[in-house]
Amino acid sequence: MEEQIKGGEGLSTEEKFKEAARIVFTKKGYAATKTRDIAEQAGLNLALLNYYFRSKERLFEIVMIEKVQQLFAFMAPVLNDPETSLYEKIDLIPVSYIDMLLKNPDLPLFVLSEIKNNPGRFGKMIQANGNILQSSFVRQLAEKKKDVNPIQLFLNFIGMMVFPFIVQPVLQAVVPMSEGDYIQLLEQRKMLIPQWMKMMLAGE
Amino acid sequence: MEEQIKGGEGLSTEEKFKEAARIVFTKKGYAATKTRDIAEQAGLNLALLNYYFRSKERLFEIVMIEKVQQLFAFMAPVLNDPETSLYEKIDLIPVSYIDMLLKNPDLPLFVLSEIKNNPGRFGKMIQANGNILQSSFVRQLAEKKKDVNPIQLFLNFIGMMVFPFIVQPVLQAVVPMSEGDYIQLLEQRKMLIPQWMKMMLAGE
DNA sequence: GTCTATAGAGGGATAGAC
DNA sequence: GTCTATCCCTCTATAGAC
Repeated sequence: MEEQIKGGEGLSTEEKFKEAARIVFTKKGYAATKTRDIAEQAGLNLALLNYYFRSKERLFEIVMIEKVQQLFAFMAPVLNDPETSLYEKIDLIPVSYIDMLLKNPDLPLFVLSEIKNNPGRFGKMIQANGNILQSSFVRQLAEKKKDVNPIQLFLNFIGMMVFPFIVQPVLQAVVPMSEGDYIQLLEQRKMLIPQWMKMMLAGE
Repeated sequence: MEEQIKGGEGLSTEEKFKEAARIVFTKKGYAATKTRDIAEQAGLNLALLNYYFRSKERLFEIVMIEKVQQLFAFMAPVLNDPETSLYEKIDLIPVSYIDMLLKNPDLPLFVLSEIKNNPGRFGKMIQANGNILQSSFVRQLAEKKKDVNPIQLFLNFIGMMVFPFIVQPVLQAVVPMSEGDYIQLLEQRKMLIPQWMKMMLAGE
């Protein structure tokens, strides 16, 4: 019975601030973001930001927890599922993960930059997602390819999905590419990454 | 006969500021860097920074030009050399590029973040390195593997070298790893990346 | 060229009316 | 809960003595 479903777009004031903060923080990073930017993006009064969240810092932390979850925990259930085979994981993950990243293209660079600026603080958030070394996926990698450190292959797998988003601005400066071309490139990767991974696992 | 070779460490005052700016900007990014940080890092008076460089913005631009060159132009001569074969390029580049990144681990995340924050401004710097699409390397890729967009393979090649540096803080939070283990991982990649690239080029 | 002192703007946060 | 007004500190940049 609270005010959760009122206001211009059916969002509570608090939720409007959070949504604005997600947009502005993700786009500009913590240091370059002004609380006035967030209030303006939300269409709300600046003083209300402190009323609801007490400080820029605390609002940022709320957003970061969400974003770290989104980036890291998204694929955790699949990686840890002992029921699916290695190849099933390799086939399935790129489709859903690239789709998620297409909807959140700024997410990886934002999260990785902020973690670098404050490793101690956000390192714990990542560890909360369970030990990747003991995940089903990494164990299956080690079993399948005994002569290569599974971390190496894991890095390649994640990197092939994430790296194109990190270099997007550079790629579009270097290679004349429309927005559609870029999306097409990413869509192709959903099929190509599983193929490449299988080649790396089969290689002599 | 100027003062180029004087001062505590044989550097001119101007060069001390530049060196300090390289360190602080690269570590914290433009927005989070304070001119006081740079002056302190340089062991010099703050007012001198403006005397020599007029503004934080202009000092930053000087550093950025260097860093963009370092990240992008470093491999351009090899990529464009029509004398070396595709496989020679694939064998040689990871060794020197990973060595360079080991000496400048913060470089990729710094440059890519700042470009994202200001694509228009720094896009021109990148384009100055010549059209990668017409480079010898990309033409050789297209020739060798006609059924895959060479940009896809180029992205993999660069990503396999650069991505580990971008996720370093995350990797060390997720996987208990000493500094030595991490360097060992990167050293192995010098050999592994050429192998992986050849598998991707050979695959049916 | 190098310093101290300070101007001046920006931005996070709060007081207090409604 | 929401607003206006404003505090106050931080940070960039400059003035002016040496």
